[in-house]
Amino acid sequence: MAKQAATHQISRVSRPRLYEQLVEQIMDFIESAELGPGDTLPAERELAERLGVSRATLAQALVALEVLGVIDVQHGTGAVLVYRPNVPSVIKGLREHRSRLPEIVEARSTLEVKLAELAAARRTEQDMDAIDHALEAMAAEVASGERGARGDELFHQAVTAAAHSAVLAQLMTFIAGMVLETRLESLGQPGRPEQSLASHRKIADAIRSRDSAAAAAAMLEHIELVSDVALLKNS
Amino acid sequence: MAKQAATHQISRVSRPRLYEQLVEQIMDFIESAELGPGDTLPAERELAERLGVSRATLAQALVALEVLGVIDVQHGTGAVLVYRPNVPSVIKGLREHRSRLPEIVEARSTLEVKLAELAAARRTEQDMDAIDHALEAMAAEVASGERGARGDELFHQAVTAAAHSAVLAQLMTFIAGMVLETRLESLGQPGRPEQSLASHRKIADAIRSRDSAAAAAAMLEHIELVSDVALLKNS
DNA sequence: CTGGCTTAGTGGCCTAGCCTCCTAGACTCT
DNA sequence: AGAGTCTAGGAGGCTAGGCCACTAAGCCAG
Repeated sequence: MAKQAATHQISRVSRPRLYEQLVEQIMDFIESAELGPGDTLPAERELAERLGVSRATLAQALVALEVLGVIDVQHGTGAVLVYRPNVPSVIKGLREHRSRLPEIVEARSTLEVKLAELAAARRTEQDMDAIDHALEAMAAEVASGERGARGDELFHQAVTAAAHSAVLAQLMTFIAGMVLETRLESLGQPGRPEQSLASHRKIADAIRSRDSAAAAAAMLEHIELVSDVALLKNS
Repeated sequence: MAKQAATHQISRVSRPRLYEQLVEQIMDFIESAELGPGDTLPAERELAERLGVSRATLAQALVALEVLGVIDVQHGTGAVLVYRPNVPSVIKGLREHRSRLPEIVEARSTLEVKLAELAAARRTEQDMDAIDHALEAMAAEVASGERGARGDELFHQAVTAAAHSAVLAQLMTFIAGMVLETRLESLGQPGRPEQSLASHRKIADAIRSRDSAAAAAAMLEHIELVSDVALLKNS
């Protein structure tokens, strides 16, 4: 039936975990009780009872909060709030991957524009070859009616490599999974692969002529194209 | 009841928690067993026994790994490595490559400039309060002859929070440790704390007046100041 | 007042067990 | 055969209760 099956995979729907719920509840509690940095949460036993869960589960929630940097659990003393502003708002939304799309685009845009700029300045001939190779691969895919997803990914990897910044590259890797979703989705729309290929060429040309500003501009344009500008424009 | 106690910052040195140790061990295991994205960890019961801990404690470690984005625990299936290449090695790699100051500065600059820009556009009054509070804290530190490191960190955290982008915030967290080193180092030089405080004020003012471009420019200037421009220029 | 002791309260971790969920393979029906 | 259904076992989710280690505060002797 579904030839489009690939588009709807990933994203395991709902995996309700008690500790996640507890994290939210505890955050709400912190806010409503107007607890500030240095204050301590109620004792585990009491908190567990009040929330209607076992200590073991509460312990998981506390670990999560600790990893998130919200609290600092001290043996014999209790869980004290870490001195840091506005953490709750930062953490919210980490849960639902769905609603993160705009932010993902944002992060991707930030990183890739910088990468394109650096690539123009630092590329070697080998880097250029890799970029051209990716372009050819994508052109071949598009010509045969495919979405060109593989060539697309290759291209961005080649540009990332050409920027010669291990740290930025690692950050890209970090959000790679999320970016992939965005990319596949937009490439699926008719006409998009051709447009995308064209803007790839524009980026490549700017990098070829070592024009940092043009490369950055072209990349920005490209990302806005494939990401549905509406998502970015509302801010 | 100690009025001065607050300034001293507590910082309990050693708080050995079993789950933290387990996180390390599991990461090592993933690497040594050459597990990749999609592979699943051994069953909880087996893993617990092999590591010599109870399931409850192991569960805490798994929660931590999940929050860190390394694994995805699925009910009935197991803990599968997240679809994202080399997360363990990415994290490790970043820890080891601390010597790459220029690249770190580069990454920080990229992210924080964007964050400042977004903060100017999206800040709430609460965000602004947090930023101002951080400025005051830093001013107090500097006035008393300290480096102002805590206020500095607070400030950047407040700006990050004001940008309201969980994904970018996550990326900042990712490189936070390295950034901290950079920052502390430069703040140690005479005269720097005052300069740094001044440029913080400039950033804050731009954010206050919702001027994205000015905020971005001020942040860029600030980072170049505290990072010793020479580090950037040589490339 | 000082220092040591006691004690109550807190988190750390464990054992044991039952529940729900997922999946592969056996077992049907066509 | 092929396709749908059922089922057993293994996986994680969570609970209950218990013991130990640590911390802080109060007490008591010096």
